[in-house]
Formats: sequence, C-alpha cells, structure tokens
Amino acid sequence: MHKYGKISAPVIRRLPRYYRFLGELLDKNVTRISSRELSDKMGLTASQIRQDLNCFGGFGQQGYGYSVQSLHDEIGHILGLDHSYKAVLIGAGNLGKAIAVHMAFEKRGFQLIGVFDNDKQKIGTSIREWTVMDSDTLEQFCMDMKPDVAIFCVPKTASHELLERLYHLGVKNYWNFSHYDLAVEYDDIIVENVHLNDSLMILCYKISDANDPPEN
Amino acid sequence: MHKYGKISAPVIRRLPRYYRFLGELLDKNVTRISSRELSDKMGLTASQIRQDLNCFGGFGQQGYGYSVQSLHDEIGHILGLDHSYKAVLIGAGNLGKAIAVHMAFEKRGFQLIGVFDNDKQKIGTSIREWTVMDSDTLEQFCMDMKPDVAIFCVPKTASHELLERLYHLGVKNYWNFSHYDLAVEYDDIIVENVHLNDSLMILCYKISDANDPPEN
DNA sequence: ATAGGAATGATAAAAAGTTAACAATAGGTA
DNA sequence: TACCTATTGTTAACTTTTTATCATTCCTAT
Repeated sequence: MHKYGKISAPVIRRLPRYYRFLGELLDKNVTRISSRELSDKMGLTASQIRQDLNCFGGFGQQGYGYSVQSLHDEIGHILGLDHSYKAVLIGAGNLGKAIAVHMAFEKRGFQLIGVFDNDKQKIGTSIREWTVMDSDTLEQFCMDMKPDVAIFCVPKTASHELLERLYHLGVKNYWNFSHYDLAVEYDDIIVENVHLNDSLMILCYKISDANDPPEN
Repeated sequence: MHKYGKISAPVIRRLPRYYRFLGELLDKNVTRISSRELSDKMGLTASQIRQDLNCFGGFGQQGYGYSVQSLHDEIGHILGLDHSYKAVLIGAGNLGKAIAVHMAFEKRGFQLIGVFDNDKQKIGTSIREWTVMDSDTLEQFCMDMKPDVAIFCVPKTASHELLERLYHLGVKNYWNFSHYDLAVEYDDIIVENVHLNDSLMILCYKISDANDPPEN
C-alpha cells in the first residue's frame, strides 16, 4: 500500500497523535491549520511537525498551511487504517474482555474475528457479538480463517507456548498485553507491546523523581 | 528518596524491562550475570546496559559482572517501587475494572484506595475489595484521603472536566487511559499515558509497512 | 602471593533525532 | 497584475542517544 523510505520509530509513534488532534479539529469544523498553530496545541515544535510530515510528502501549501481534512485522511492512509486485518484475541479475562469491548477495531485497520480462552467457565460465554471459543480449537480456526494478528491477553506463563503455536500457524503479528517479551523469541515477527506494568512503574519513577528532585 | 542527575527518558523507559528480566533470572536462581549475557537475552547492546546502569552508580564488579539480586533490588528502588502512593481509579467500565483487578499495585509502588464512577448502575457494586463510589463524592474523598494519583479510565469526553476537578483538588499525577492528552492542559502535572488506540494504529502501520516494503 | 583473564566504568566516536534558519512559493490584496 | 505576507519544504546546525573502544579493577586459579 505505502512505500516511503525507512521511517524512524519516533516519527511513526507520533503519527497517531497527529491523527487524533486533526480529528478533533475536524470535529470543530476547522478546515485549515498551520504547523505553528498545531504545534502550539500539541506542545511540540512547528519544525518537528513539518519534518515529520515531509517524510511522506508535501501535504501543505506554502503561505496557507495544511488542509485539516486531507491531512487527516493522508495520515490515516499512511497508518494503514483502511485495511481490515483479521485479529484473534486470546485470553477472555477482565483485560481481554475490556479490549474486545472497548476498541473500535474497524476504525483502526482491524477486524476482530474470534475470542479464545482455555477456561471452561468462559468458553461459550458471550462478549458483545463474540462467543468465546476453546483455545484448543485455535489450530483449526487459524487454518480456516488465517488471522493476521493475535492479541495476547494471557498471563505471562502462557505466553511462550502460545506464541510458539501461533507462530507455526503462520501468525506473525502480535499486540502483546502480556508481561513478557515476545519479540526476543523470533526475529521475523512484528510485536507492538502494551506493557501496563512497565507503564505503571515509569509513573512511579516520575512521581518519586519529582518529589525528591536532584539538588543542583 | 533518590537524587541522580537528570536521567533521560529513554533510560527510564528501559528500567522496567531490566527489572522484569532480572526478576525472571531470579526465578531461575541465577545469581550473577554479565552485561554481555544480559544483552544477548534482551536483544540490545552490552554497552547500553552498562551505560544505563551507570547513570545511577556502579552496581557491577569488574571481572565478575552484576549480582542479579542486588541489581534487581537497586532498580526496584530507583523506580521507587518501595513507595505506596495512594491512587484513585475513575471509570469502572470494562477497562477500569480490568485495571483494578489485573494490576499488582502494591508491587509497583501504589495502593488503590478507591474506585469511582458516575453511572448509578455501577455505584455500589463491588470490584474485588473495592466498592464503586459515586464520582460526585470525589471532592470529599480527596480532601479526606489526599490521593497522589488518579487513574483515568473514562471516555475522552469526560476527561477534560474531570482533570480540572482533580487538579484543583491537588491531584497532580495521572495514569491516563483516555483517548485524550491531559498533559497539554497544565504544565505542572505528571502524566503517564497508555494510549491503546495509538498503540493499535502503530501496529497497523508496522504490518502495512512490512507487507509492502519500500523497494530499494 | 601473583599472574592472567574477564568484565566493568569511563571516554570517545558515531548515529539518530530535534530544532533552527532560510529560500522558495503560493495566496491574498491593492 | 504585481507586490507583500504567510507558511511551507529543505538544508544545516545542534543536541541527544547509542555504540565502540580501552584502560582499570577485581575475581579466580595456580
């Protein structure tokens, strides 16, 4: 779909934020914006915004700025949100359930096609439109449905074995909520981590640091 | 508690990962490790590990390596995990419930002292040991209990007003799950974001990019 | 006790990322 | 139509971060 040069990770990680702010501007019926105005709103430099956007092409007009609508659309396209990658979610505990219910997958380039768990209590229960399936049926399901992505909402202890199974079933992309590093196992998989524990510890650091700042 | 020079964000964000890997080594009864071995396991350079650790002091011994136990403890201390910051969670929906149930707050430097929601259906219900309280009582609760942190599990639309209320109640630290940027509102607050939507979009980008790589 | 080897801590070099500066250009205005 | 202004796209400077190098130190074995 898109073929730009190698884009650096920091730039990529900023794209969703641009997308979000532009969406908010759209809601407010703002039709055009300059890098300067946007930088003020977002708390970063105008230079960075222009630099970032120019990785993908010249979306602006000199002396005028950027069209909010078309920039929003462009970024959505760059992110690949017009895809519909098939995702399976594994682990229908509190977190898995929250993810299934909470996320607007369709607006983010995905489609949730199945929810799995190995707990007999949960199998057969419903989460919105999905009926929780038995993890033991993953092999058959994957061969039939060929999901693109697995969403890992399982405990750390289950992660390793599950990754191995899915990897051999051809699943190479992972959204990982488990307190475990999938990426170190295979080098041809794509992993996006949501390490809640790490995030909480970072918050702890920041608070501790602020409450007891280094004397200069 | 700790007073090191200014530590850069990238270093801080790596600390929890070191902590995690060291914890796993402890579980396996590994008593010592060299930066080289650890770097192999973690998929980064030995140089970086040594550089990172030396921000905080010399924890290793030349010709020997690092003691797993003491390095683990040191990093825990640096992160401030021996604190017990008081946290309130706001928004007892699927996500909020999952966070309340899922996270081992006590092991991460926190203590969850209250869960709030404005939905009459949810008020009074129980989530583990917590009874969901009415958001309208936040003012009184905060004045009595002086929480250090608020965990935002509310919809974007509620975020702005809620931040304003809590800010004026003296809450200056936030763990933010809402699809909204709190940090742009005030400049004396600490915010750690968990933007699930952003993360999902980044995954979408990575997949799209890998499936249609730039030709060289 | 002493020598050798191993791995750190520190310094230096390289790479990556951010910010600043400015020329080029398009739109608005007289 | 032509000038003036605003704002981009681009290049260059600067800053930060990462990686490599190496001297120093401490453990281990003889």
